[in-house]
Amino acid sequence: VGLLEALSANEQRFAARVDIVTEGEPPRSAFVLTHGLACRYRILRNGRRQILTFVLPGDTSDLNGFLIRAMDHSIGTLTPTRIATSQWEFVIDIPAKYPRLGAALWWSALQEDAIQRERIVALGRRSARARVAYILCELVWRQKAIGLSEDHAIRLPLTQIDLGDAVGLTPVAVNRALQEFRRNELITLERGRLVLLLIDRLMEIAQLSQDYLHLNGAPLPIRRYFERSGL
Amino acid sequence: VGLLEALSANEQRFAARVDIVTEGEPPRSAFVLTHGLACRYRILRNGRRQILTFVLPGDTSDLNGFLIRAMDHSIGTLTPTRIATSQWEFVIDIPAKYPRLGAALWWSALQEDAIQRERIVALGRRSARARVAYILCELVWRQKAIGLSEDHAIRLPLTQIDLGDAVGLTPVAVNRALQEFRRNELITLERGRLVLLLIDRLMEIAQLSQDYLHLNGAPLPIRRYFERSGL
DNA sequence: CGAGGAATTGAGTAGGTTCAAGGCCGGTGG
DNA sequence: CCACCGGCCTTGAACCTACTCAATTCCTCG
Repeated sequence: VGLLEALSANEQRFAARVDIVTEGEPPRSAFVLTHGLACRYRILRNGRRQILTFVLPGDTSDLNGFLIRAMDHSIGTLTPTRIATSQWEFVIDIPAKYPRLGAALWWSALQEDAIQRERIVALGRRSARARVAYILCELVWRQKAIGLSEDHAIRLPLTQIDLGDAVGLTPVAVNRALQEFRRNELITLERGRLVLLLIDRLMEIAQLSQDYLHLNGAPLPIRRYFERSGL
Repeated sequence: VGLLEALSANEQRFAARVDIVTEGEPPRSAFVLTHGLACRYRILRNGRRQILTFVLPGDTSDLNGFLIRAMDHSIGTLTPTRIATSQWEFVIDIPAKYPRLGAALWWSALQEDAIQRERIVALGRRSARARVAYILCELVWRQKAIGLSEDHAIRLPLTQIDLGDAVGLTPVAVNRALQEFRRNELITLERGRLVLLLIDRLMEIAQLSQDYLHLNGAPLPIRRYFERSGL
């Protein structure tokens, strides 16, 4: 639609385990992640890390960065990643010029909010097992939503350390939870491939409601808007 | 500005400890909280509660509710509260018709995001003491930002249960942290009045950075937009 | 084939939960 | 005006989950 060319023109590539944006610096531009996997995270003084959210293809970032002086967290890649950057002047006009895309972005922001709320609940009130089950469900769910997975199998290029940093656990606790899930044949996880064998059971453990991401009634995922023109 | 009359016209009052919006139901309308204190929360199956965020005067809610089928959390009052409701059709036009107010809302959304991130970090990686120190700082900070407090003293109409539900602790753990702060003369807290005696020390315990809410360089708080016309 | 990070497992510890009891305070009704 | 009542605060003690420390094995990559 013209928009998409503008975006894909400015595509940047990043290696795995590299920072896209660094805490303390002013954000450089808005972007959409088009390929790969990244995460927003923060490093604490004692060296510990907390992963705030995962950034999947189709997710946008810093759309409103022009309002901010300095990032309060970093964004780093987990796998080789591509992003399409775009000027803020451009972003600001989106709702007016491309109402459908604007609505999709609006929606997307809503969904991210919902994810963050769920994370708060998980970290605040759930056991280690529940947290691990939860994060696995989230990842699978989101990948399915953007068409990166049929059935309930996904690529999981995360270490147990990463998973722990996402849900506030040590790798040891994550490992024990995973082992338990394997023993009970709830999941399979080998060489970066995760399969949820008994999702219902896992969601019960995670105490997730069926529709926690408001996925029902969602407009087309943003990614589709790009795919349509072959990006 | 015309806008404000429209809003204040629809003011609703709520008693303390009452739900404004209930999980599972579709949101009714957008609103701004004008007086009082509320919180977004969720009740889990085991009966536990997690408070997601506190809603202070000037905070908005459900601006985009028209996109959602059912709320994934409730909003309840903590003190007697007043809200100014408004139709979504109206909200949608704000950025176009009232750009300055639109910018303020945009900003406000950013800030809420920052608060949520901070919460995630606190719940994921910090000790009980740090979490309690953190939530006290947040509350004081935010009240100061909207002009509800000079110095570092605020009204704190929350029980220790509420505080615990906000930071994922039991009331017992909250109590012990508070006692310790009192012993060390970091705070004073009696009959709903909280005073932070040594903020620097508390922020250090909470591991908060000086500028965690991006309060530097913020445009006028939203509340000011209302106050200007005497709401 | 060697090296380094990740996964796995065990043992001991600690921070927070759970359970429980007593005191305080504010609100209500007589 | 005062007594009663219920919820909150406070504190102690036992328990438990997840952390810490550590050693071994496994994978993957160069």
